[in-house]
Amino acid sequence: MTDFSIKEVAKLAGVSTATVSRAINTPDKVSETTLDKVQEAISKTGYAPNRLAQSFRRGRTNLIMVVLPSVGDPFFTAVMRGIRRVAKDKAYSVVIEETQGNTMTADEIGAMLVSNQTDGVILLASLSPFGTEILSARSRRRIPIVVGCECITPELTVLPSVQINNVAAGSDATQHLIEHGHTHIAMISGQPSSLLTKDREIGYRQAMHKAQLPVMDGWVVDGGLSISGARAATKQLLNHPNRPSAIFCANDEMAIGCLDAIKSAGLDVPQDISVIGFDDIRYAEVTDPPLTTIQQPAEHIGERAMIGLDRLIGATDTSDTAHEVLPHRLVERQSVSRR
Amino acid sequence: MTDFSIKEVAKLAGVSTATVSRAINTPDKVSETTLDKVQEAISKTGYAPNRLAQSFRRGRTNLIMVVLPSVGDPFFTAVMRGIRRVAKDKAYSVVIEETQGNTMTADEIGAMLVSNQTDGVILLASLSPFGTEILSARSRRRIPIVVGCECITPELTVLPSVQINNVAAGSDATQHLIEHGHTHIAMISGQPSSLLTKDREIGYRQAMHKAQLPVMDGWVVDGGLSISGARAATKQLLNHPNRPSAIFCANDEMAIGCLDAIKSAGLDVPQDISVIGFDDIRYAEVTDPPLTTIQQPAEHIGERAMIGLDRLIGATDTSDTAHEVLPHRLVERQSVSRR
DNA sequence: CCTCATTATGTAATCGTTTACATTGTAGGG
DNA sequence: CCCTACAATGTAAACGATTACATAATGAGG
Repeated sequence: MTDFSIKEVAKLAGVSTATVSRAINTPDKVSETTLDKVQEAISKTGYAPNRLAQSFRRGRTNLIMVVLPSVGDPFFTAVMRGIRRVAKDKAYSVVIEETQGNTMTADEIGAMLVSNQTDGVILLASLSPFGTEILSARSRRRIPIVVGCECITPELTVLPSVQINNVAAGSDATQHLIEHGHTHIAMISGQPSSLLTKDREIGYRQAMHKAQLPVMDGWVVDGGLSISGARAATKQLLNHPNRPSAIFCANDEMAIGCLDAIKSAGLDVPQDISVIGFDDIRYAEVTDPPLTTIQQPAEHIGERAMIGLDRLIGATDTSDTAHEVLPHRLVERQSVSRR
Repeated sequence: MTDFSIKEVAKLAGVSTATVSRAINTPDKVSETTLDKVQEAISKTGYAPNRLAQSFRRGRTNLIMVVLPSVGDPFFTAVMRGIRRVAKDKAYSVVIEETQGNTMTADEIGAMLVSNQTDGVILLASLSPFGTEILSARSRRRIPIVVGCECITPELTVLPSVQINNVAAGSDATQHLIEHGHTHIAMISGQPSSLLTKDREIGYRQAMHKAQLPVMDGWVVDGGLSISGARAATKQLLNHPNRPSAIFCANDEMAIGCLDAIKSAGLDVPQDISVIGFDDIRYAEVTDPPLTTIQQPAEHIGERAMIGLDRLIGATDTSDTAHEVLPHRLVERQSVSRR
């Protein structure tokens, strides 16, 4: 009925609280007989240690925070799966904070970090404007932070990270279109604040440049990382005086909107327009047509990030700044055709 | 650099720790002048209260847990958005636990609940086998629990809940197909453990019965709540000696797999086979063809559940057992045709 | 039988905040 | 000018677990 504390258990077992604590945490330091008594008292009371007290005393919550743009995006869902797998293994719980939709201000993030509710943080979102805030918070409390998927700002390369090479991947996607004979290639990118799509955009421009193809004005449009945003962006591209014959979308979510807008305009993919996406979310193989895209090892990114964070939490110095780069790969389906 | 505690601040401000605490939590009980002194000391040190200590002392974490099958499902993502909105408003953080993929055992759930790391729980998943476990945990620690989307077991109607009427909704979906002249109507359901899909199945059977239509052996198949599972299920249905002309999928995720399998078989939706889904996830309008489906007020469910939970947490008695039923509605797109 | 090492247990301090209670100071009413 | 009420502050006891240190008990070696 009521809550039991270690004291009640101790009294019931006829030992001190210290012994109960030891029986639970370091059983080998307790004699067989007392262990039995304590065990019995525990099961009789249904006692469970008060985690709040434990956390307080030990200075650890076994809680980590992950900051990401939107949990709705299947790509992040996949990353989260990787994070969770190792988190569970190492007995962490995970709290998620979303940045999209203005839900967190710089102050709030800083406050959360500083007030050490969590043992560490995995950043999967662009926080460029908050860069300094975060770093100062980190230095104040020595908060373990790992960056995944996105280098926050150039200054923040101080933080260890796990990601693919977005520039190279963007270049690969573009290259694939070029190899299929396309010369009029447009791109639907993300908001300027989304650094990782900007990196992909750089890769796109590099590939175009290398192939001596022009990037016309109005060929790079902001799709806002959403289906509806990409739909609007696609409409713009279709009305462009130099209409592209291929579109590189900075993520699959936007590619879905792009496919939809092209079909709505009465055009065919890939006959009239080729589309290539990015991420290889699980819906990519069931779009119409199935989407050619760049596959990121999403779960693996999550796993590595969490492993790195755990190491950081365990370590005494948090000055590790390893940058892990995982491989990406192009998966060909049916949304790109030869021109 | 180092961490400051309330003591340092107190010393710097020349007051007692009690006054500092009051200055922070109940400023109106502190004189202007001391308030200023404390403020200055705080900003000078960069002091932030230790949340662990606060939680411990106040017996509250301002953390809630939500248990759901899979964060990947866009429907739950939408529910989560609603939960988050009000959680943020009321200053809770949210930790998510997934049940799919065998990640949590009954013991683990019970342990988590009992060890009061969180102030309360929103259950969005079937936990039928764990019903008693949860209830006993709840009674031991008086853990506030709200059920959303799914009545766990009949016994658990003790808990307050927020959901739609799944039986009626399943019936409505089926009715819609019947009204379009279909008589051979099959259903792709979820695992037996998924009670909410079972409710929808009951609704389906009721509607068929009411229209005096037979439900042939093999017309109700388990799609495992996944795209791939639904693909396999659909193949079975297509090979059925009495091939259905319409399929009711217990959720949109499975409807996506179903559409894909039908197209792979060289058939057309809705010419050859009509498909209706359930949930109205955000991809439902960009499938090929756009999916007719039952819309659940997902965000609203989340909001109401979180509001209810907050009230429960604030309340002294947790015996509230209100059952809220929110409205669903059929949204017609293009995956159902007249027969 | 004594001594010393070793093991098992108890005692009590500690973590950082909050808060009941005690104390001091101040103002207003008589 | 005294008394009372109230506001502002301080003192110190919680909260529940962990753990350094002290103590007691046991066994081995001489």
